[in-house]
Amino acid sequence: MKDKKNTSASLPTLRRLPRYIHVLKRLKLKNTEYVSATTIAEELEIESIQVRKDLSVTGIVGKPKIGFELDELIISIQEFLNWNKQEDAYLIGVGGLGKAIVSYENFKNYGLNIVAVFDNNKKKIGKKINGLEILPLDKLYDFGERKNVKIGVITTPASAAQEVCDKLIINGVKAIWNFSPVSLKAPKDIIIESVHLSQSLAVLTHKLSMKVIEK
Amino acid sequence: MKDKKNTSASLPTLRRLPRYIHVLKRLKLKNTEYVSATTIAEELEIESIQVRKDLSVTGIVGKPKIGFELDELIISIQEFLNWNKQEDAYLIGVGGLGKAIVSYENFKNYGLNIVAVFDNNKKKIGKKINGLEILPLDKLYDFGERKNVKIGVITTPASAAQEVCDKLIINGVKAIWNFSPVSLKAPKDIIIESVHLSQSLAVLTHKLSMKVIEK
DNA sequence: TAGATTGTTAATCGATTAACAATC
DNA sequence: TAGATTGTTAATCGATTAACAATC
Repeated sequence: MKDKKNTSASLPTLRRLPRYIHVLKRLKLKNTEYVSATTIAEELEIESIQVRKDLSVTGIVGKPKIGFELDELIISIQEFLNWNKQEDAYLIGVGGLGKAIVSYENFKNYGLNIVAVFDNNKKKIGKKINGLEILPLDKLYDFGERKNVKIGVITTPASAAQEVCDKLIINGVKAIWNFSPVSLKAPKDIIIESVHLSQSLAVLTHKLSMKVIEK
Repeated sequence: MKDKKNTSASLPTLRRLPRYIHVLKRLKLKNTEYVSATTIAEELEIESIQVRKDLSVTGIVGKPKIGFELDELIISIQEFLNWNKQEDAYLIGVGGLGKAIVSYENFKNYGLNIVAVFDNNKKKIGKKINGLEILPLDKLYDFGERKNVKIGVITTPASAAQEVCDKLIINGVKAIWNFSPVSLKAPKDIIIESVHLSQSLAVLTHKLSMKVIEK
C-alpha cells in the first residue's frame, strides 16, 4: 500500500476520484460499511473495472467478494489527493466568481483553505467577504514573507490574469487555480490548473446543435 | 466544407475549440488577417498538428504557406459550436455561483442567453438579479408552455439538484449544464454536461503534493 | 461449496503525433 | 524558385475494457 501512495495517476483518473468520494460520503450517511466497485460504478454510470483501476492508484486493498471498507476507502482517496490536510491559498479578483469561491465553505473538504483575498478595485478594498478583508495586491508581499502559501486562485478578468500570475509566483506560490480564459505563462515547475467554463459550454452547445439536426 | 459541418468531434477537440477562439479574438484586436496553426499552437503551448486536426472538424479550409483567414476561422468555429446563435436558458439556484453566472454577460458570446432565474428561497423570490426577477420554481410551468427553452443551468445545492433536473426535463429542457456535485439521472436523449470544480482541484492538490515529496 | 468481487495481465480502442505529398 | 504550411494517411501512445486467476 505505502509504496504505491506516491505514484502519480493519469488525469482522467484524478478527475474521477472526487466523484467517488462524493458517492462514498452519501453511502456513509446510510451507515454502509463495505462498498464494491460495482456499486460505485452503477451510481456514476461508468464501468466497474474503471472504478477498480482508479481506486488501485490510491493503494487501497479490498476484500474479494466483499468490496472496500467504506471509511478506509474515503481516507485512502483523500490522502492520495492530499485532501486530508488543507493547503493555504490566496484568491485574487473579487468579482462574482471570486466571491462565490471564497464563500463556498466546502472547498475546505477539498484541501483548499483561502487565507487572504485581494483586489485592486478601490471600492472593494477594505470590505470584508466571508470574514476576510479585501486587500490591495501590493499587500501580497507582506504575506509572501511571513506565510507559506503555495496555492493562488485567479478570478480576475482576463486582462489582469498574467500579471497577477507573475506576482503570485514571485511571492512563492507553487500552484495556480486559474479561472480566467487566459493561457498563463509560467516556469515549468509551477502547476497551472485552469477551469475554462467555456470549454464545458462548448461541449453542451455543440451536442445540442447536433441533436436538433438529427430530427 | 458544408458536408463536414454536421459531423461530431471528440470531447478533447470540443474542449480545445473555445481556447482557439480566445486566441483568435486577441489576434483580431491586433488586426491580424491570417493565422497559422503554428501560431495558435505556440500561444497555447500545444502541438501545431493538434490544432490543424481540431480545426479541420469545423470544415474550414486554409491556404498552404499562409494559414487561415482570421475572421473566417472564428466564424467557422463559432458555427460549429453553435455560438453564432444564442440558445435561451433557465438558471435554477441563485447562490453565489448562480449569481456569478447570471451576471457574467460574456456567456452570450458562448451561445448562452439566460432568460429566467429561479430559486425556492422565499427571501430571494421577487428580487432582481441582472434585470431578471427571481421566480419560484413552480413558475417554470408557465414558461415551459410558452417558450422554447432548451438549456437548464443547475446551480442549486446537491440536495435539490435531481429534483430540479426532473422538473426541467418535464418542461422541455433538452440539455443541462450542471454545477452541483451530483451525478444526475436523466433519459438518454437528454444532454448532461457537468462542471465539477472538485475535479479540477483534485488535479491541482494531487500534483502539488507530488511536488513537495520530490524535494 | 458456489458465487461475487478483487487485482493484474493482455487486448482493444481512440486520441495524439509523425510523415509526407500537395500547394500558395 | 524555395520554404512554409495545409490536409491526409499511417504510426504511436496511452487509456479503457476484457479476461481470468486468486480468494473471502
